[in-house]
Amino acid sequence: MRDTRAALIDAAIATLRESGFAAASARRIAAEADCNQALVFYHFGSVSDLLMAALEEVSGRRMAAYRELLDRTGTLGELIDGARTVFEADLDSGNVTVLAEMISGSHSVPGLGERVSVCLAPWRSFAETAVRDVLASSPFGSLAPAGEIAHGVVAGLLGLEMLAGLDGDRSSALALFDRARALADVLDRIRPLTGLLTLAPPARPAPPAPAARPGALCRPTW
Amino acid sequence: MRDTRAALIDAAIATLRESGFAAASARRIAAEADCNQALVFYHFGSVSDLLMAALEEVSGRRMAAYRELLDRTGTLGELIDGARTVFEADLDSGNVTVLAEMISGSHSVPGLGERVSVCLAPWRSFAETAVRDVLASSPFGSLAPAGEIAHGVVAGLLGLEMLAGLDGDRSSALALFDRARALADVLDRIRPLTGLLTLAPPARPAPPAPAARPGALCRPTW
DNA sequence: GTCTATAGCTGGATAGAC
DNA sequence: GTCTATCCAGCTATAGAC
Repeated sequence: MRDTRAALIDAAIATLRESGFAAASARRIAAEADCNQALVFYHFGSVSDLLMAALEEVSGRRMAAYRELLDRTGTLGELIDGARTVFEADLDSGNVTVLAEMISGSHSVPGLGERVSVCLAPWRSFAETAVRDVLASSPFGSLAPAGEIAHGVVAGLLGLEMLAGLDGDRSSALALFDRARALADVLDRIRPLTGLLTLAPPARPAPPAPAARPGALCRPTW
Repeated sequence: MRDTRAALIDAAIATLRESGFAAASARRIAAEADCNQALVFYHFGSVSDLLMAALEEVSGRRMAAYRELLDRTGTLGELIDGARTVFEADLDSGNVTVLAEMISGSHSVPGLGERVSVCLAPWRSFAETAVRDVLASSPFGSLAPAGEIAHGVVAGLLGLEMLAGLDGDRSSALALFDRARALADVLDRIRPLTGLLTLAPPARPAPPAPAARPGALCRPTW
């Protein structure tokens, strides 16, 4: 029955979100889904496979929702507003908690890391598209390739959500979004200065530089 | 014996780093430390308490190493170089992996979240000090309070390290640091334009704004 | 497709010898 | 402080009735 599969996936998502990877056992998930423990293995083969299915489901839900947002981002400021909306919605729904649990949980199950990594690709390419759109219509396109910035955006959202999930305080993160919004408004206003902002592209700029005590910065003792 | 305590803490760190929270059982840690499983409970009372001791140990090691770095950060560029050094050293040592495992693992153990949160405070205040030093000697001090930026820095490092740990690719993150370094060099050069960059401080700037379809951005359907 | 029952294992935690 | 031995709970996974 298709209902049972779906119920198990929903229960897996709920369990990952509320109790974490370490507590996401077949028994606990089945209880959450009000069905028998053996059905986990009948429908998915193993607990890990069920958890991966849950992650893919979450990934799909996010993609659908994000694509709506993508249509609306024109300026840098709008992109940041979009990111803020995404951030809050993800916190409410627990989607990123599920991702974070799977990322760190994948250290405990051989081979799971690669599968999670594959599942993350659409999120990155979504962010990349959004960033590229904004860069194209702004004078800051030369700052960095969209792929690099997108990696930073995904990492930043992940980190912010983990911290917010830890102590329940989302205001620190929201304040950052508001600052970024204000900064973006300024940047959108100083386009004429573009020439100043063309940077030499890749490659490490210089050796560790201000070597007062040479080598001291290179290999710390921890 | 003090040696056993230390050995167990080291083994707990190694286990968290290599096999994750879900696999960090008393038996496995004791095996890693070449000692008896019952000693975990004799010395620490419970597995969670041992894991917390491990996190505190890691936290302490990082503080010591970071404080050295702090003495050397003067300009924005130097701060970013410092962050880059920290990032690589943490990846090599696995320190942030331990933190990430404990953050997500804390969802599985009642009360653990608060303890991890407390343990995170020094990291944030370290970042805040570093940021404040740089802001004070730059024209961008008015962009945002150091505490807000520090929160973003900690979140960014956490997210970047989780992604790097997932697929073993640290080059995406390093490229970002190099971009940031180049940007910082430019910013250090355009101090005269300071006036342009004074922003209205707190408070959300405006309602969701470009409401082509009003309300569509506010409550996505996932 | 769903259930019960169970094998076989690993987990946290304790008691008690040394 | 360290070890052995042990209790019992919970886990994955499978076999087999329905």
